[in-house]
Amino acid sequence: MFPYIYIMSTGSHIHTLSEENYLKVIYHLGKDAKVKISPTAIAEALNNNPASVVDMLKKLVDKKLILYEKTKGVKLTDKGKKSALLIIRKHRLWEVFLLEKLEYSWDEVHEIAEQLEHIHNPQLADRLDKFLGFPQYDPHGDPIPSASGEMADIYKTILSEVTEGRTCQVVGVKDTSSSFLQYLKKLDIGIGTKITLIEKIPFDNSVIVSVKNGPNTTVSKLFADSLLVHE
Amino acid sequence: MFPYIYIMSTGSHIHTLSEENYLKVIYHLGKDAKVKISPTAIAEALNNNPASVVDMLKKLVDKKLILYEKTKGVKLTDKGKKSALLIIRKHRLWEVFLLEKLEYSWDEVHEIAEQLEHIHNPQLADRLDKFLGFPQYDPHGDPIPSASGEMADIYKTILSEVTEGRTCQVVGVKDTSSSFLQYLKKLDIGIGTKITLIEKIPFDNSVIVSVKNGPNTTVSKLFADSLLVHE
DNA sequence: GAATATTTTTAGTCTTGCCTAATTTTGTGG
DNA sequence: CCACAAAATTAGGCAAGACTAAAAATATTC
Ligand SMILES: [Mn+2]
Ligand SMILES: [Mn+2]
Ligand SMILES: [Mn+2]
Ligand SMILES: [Mn+2]
Repeated sequence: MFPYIYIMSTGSHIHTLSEENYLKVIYHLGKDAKVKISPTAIAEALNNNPASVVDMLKKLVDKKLILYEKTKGVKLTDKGKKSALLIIRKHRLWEVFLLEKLEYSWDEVHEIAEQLEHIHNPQLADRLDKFLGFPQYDPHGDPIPSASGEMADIYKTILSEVTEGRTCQVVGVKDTSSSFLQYLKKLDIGIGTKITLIEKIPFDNSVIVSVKNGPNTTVSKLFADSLLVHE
Repeated sequence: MFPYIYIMSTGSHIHTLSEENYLKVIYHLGKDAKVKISPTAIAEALNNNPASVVDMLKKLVDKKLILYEKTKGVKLTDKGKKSALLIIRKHRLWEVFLLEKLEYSWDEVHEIAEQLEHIHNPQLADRLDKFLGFPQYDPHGDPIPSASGEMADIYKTILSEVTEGRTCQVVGVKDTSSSFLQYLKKLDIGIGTKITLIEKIPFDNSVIVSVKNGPNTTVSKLFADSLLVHE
């Protein structure tokens, strides 16, 4: 009556919730730098035990999702990387959904997306993507991988670093306090909003901007330091 | 880094995925009739084994979600019923979302909602409800429980049973074939669409209707038998 | 290069949720 | 009430995914 039936589309395999979380963590650790991805590092990220990690690494090797050579550390196979990117894609798309459609705030969306990223359906990510208007960045300014698994580099900086005269696009926030978020709402600034940096005032480092090509507004240095943008 | 942290709101407890599926099945079995809800019946609904069911029933009794007296069968406590209704509420709201916003068809939504119903967040159901415009019925014509756990009775009938001159509202479909669904789309009929039954033609039982108070259209008996409505 | 510190791996358990097989309880027809 | 069938329960196990403690392998340091 209520069995879970998954129809596998070509090449797409279903992994357990736990496996998916490992793949995602391994992907993120690999992005950071060329640091060796060790059981200890993974355990730290997953908030569990190195011994548990070793157990799971064996399973992931068997399933050809990772390569693991002792002393060389862990590396995702193409298959593993593809799976990881789909999970990240779903995570970030759901975050946009929660923020834009369900009016959650920037700091609430992550925890719920942590659950939603594990919903399986062949068309789900693409339909959600379309419904949201193909957003490029999630509410924290991180790029959303494309359907084919490509992910834009992160060029985000803070508003105060933008060159005078240039227009940038809001990709996220550094501060998630409700006072900041409310101020953003008041200024009609959200993800994707275009802001032109008119002038920087040397006296107190405040910044004159134009939101959506509207009238000039002055914002504080604190404000300009808290807004993540993409030139 | 990626732990699941749930903030429990007053009185709301988090159950495991398995527990939730048991609660939902027990609720549905209890609705049907005053048949005794036995381990065997539950096992059949969950497509598992009576011995497994007995194990779980003990846990549910411990957690005060059900009452279980041998020979009398299983009954949800108020706490258990409340949890079951929230799961059903989420299930049906997500089905509406998938149909209306992500353009899934009537027969695809159930399987995905089976997963989505288990996403936990104190405000999620209510925000989704608001976003969807407080729908009263899911795509299969079943009523959506309110935030407080009340659920309308099902008064749905087929369009062909509606009295001449009366207006009804579409609550679901009996046929989920794509040919039927495409025809519905062509006629601009969806969930909640108001249809007035103008006249029944005795010759071939076809029916003249007005969709959204628009011009009269004639539909076949087969069509009128396949559309679930609520007078 | 030996001694020590750190990391990784193994070994042995635990819990959850399921299973099969065996046993007990309950229900029914005569 | 007795015999038999059906349903419920118990007993014993298994796989996944976690844990602790101990052993083995690597890295560091003097
Ligand atoms: Mn996130
Ligand atoms: Mn996750
Ligand atoms: Mn359903
Ligand atoms: Mn379910």
